Amino acid sequence: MPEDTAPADLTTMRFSRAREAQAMAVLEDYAEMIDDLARQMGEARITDIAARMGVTHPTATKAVARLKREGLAVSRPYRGVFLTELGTELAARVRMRHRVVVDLLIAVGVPAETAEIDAEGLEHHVSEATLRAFEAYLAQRG
Amino acid sequence: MPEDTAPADLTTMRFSRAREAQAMAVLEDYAEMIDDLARQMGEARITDIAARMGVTHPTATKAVARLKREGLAVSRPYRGVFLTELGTELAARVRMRHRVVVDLLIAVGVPAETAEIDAEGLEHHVSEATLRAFEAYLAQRG
DNA sequence: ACAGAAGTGTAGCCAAGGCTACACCTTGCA
DNA sequence: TGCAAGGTGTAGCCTTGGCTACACTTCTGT
Repeated sequence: MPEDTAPADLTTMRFSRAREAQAMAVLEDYAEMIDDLARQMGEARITDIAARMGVTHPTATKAVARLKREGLAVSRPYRGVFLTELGTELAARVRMRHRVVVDLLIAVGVPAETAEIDAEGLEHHVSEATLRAFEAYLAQRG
Repeated sequence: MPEDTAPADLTTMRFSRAREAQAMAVLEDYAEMIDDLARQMGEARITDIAARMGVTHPTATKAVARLKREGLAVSRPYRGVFLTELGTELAARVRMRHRVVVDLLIAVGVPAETAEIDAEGLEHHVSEATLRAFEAYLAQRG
């Protein structure tokens, strides 16, 4: 067995982490989207969420069901979706992280439009430690 | 309807892109892993692939089946898995991109270990344009 | 006020990527 | 050499996140 190159356990852990991050990604995206819609329109409607996410409304309904299950949102039939305090906090963290990631990409020379697009996928895999490093870099470069 | 903030179509496109990238991620990870194992041990065995990826062997078998379906790998029952030319090219691109992403993270101040962990998830969402920007940044920075 | 339009819920399908359990093939060693 | 151990295949289950089709509710405008 080749324990020669690099501890297989560490490699394994990296992949596990990436899979966990992916599981959170949908929750994060929806929470942020609902928060956006609430700010812009007073409430988040299923149809609007679906349209913005680029999915059909049953898909959005399922995602919202999961948010509710996780205690991040509440809703009543045929009424809008609202974030709980927990959900609002998550949305705030996600929004902040998104901005930092976009800013960092731009700072190292990525075109603004590309930065926005790539950040959407990237951000979910940026750990706290990396986020702090990004902030420090941006501050110092200022 | 609030078409006021930002074209909803662009937002939608960002999420679609992120979902597409995610669909490729597993293929990319397995291709690179198989390539690694082939270099280190001469061939990639299902059990070794599974162990490195941190999954059970049936999960690895399914992933390999998908690689074969996509023309990226070949295998015969009870024998190792081998990448096709296409698969090898993919693995090379993935490896190169991984290295660039890790280097960039380190360059902006992310601790090396953290950079390795985060890169595993991040890399799949780094577009060609962003990758070129990263390379340019690293080259210029020396 | 009520009918049609628009929005929402729900059922049921699919593929992917996890898992466990179990069957089968290969290999190595006593 | 033959059998136990270990590697591999396969069946079947779960969840997630897509979808379409269809039923039902709400809203709107004449």
